[in-house]
Amino acid sequence: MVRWEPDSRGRLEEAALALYGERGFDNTTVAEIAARAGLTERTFFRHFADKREVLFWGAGGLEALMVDAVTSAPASASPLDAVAAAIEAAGVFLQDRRDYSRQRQAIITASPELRERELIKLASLASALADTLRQRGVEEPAASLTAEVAIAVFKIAFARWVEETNKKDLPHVMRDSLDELRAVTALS
Amino acid sequence: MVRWEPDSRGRLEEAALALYGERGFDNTTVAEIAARAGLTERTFFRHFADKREVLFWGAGGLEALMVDAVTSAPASASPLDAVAAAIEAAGVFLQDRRDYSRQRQAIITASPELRERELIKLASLASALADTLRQRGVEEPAASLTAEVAIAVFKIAFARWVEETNKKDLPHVMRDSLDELRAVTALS
DNA sequence: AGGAGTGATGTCAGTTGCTGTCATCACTGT
DNA sequence: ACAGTGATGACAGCAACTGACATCACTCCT
Repeated sequence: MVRWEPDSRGRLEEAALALYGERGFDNTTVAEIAARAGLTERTFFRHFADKREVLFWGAGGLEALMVDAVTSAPASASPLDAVAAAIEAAGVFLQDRRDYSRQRQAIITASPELRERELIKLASLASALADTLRQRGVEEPAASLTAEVAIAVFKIAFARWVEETNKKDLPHVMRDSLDELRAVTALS
Repeated sequence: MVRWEPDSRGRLEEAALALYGERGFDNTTVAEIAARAGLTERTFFRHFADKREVLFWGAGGLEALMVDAVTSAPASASPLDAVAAAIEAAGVFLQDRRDYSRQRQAIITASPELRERELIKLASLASALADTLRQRGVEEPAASLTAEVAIAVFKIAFARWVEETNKKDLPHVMRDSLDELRAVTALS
């Protein structure tokens, strides 16, 4: 007889996503999430640092993907081209998880606390991209600026893709947004 | 005999800044802040929505300043020029409050929770700037992109100014960062 | 085979952020 | 004088989060 069902972390993630979606983040207690996953509140906090983190645990994969894209961009590519590759890769990744991404984003958008957490995750992503650019020999402040700009394009393209159902696919929106950025910042 | 000392909100702000600086955000309780201000915990939460907000209450002034700068930019100015004026105005404003800005920033940087709050304030600022640009006739997504880019420049310039004591003044760093941004995003 | 860990979980008590509700009472206007 | 009014206090309570200790299927070593 097995002592515990496997994958308690995954069960907690599922339970949290369902409950946050049904009743909202504020109206869901950690005890309820744990009960739905067949666990206790204390165990929830062993897997996730806090009530919000359960929604962001998978974000590490996206960060790795984008960092890899920058690392493997050709040496001849400009910093902006390198992060463009990262944005493109993220677009493909999220397009493949369209329904999940939209469901999760609806939950986050509905809660200021979750939006805060999302923003700090994006800031950490920007920081990782800046580090990677620096390893490619990009100096400061160009590295940080390029990384922040990449995140800005990512954010705006993602927001547009989420709100407009069934139009262009995400990589396409990402490219359009990047072009728009170049136009907006062009020397006048 | 007056029933209460005046300016309880200001006293709470002062007490919080001092205690967060001395013992750190995490090691300070709201009850301690209130006691130092000669008030009760309950009164603290009547003035500030939560324990973090006490550090950000003054931020509305900066937002108004920057929005005004965009509004009053000449009609002929490009979107990027308009937000450049906003950044410049913010630089002057913060340069005048150098010591306070640095003390406050040290506290924020030391606490992930406070960094989250700072990021959502900056996001709200970006949103306000985007609205203002739209009122000038700038279309989406150019308005949002320009606003986000402005915040990116602001963040990076401010960070550099805070960490390097006694070098260039903030408006100068702001201008340099904006120039660097233009270089980085220039069509290749 | 058996005994000593090991690690994921449960239990429980405690702190703290935050909220709702009602009482207090100097001040204000009539 | 007298009825508000508004900022504050007092108090009870919920929920997020933490530390300490117990449990016990599983694993590894001899």
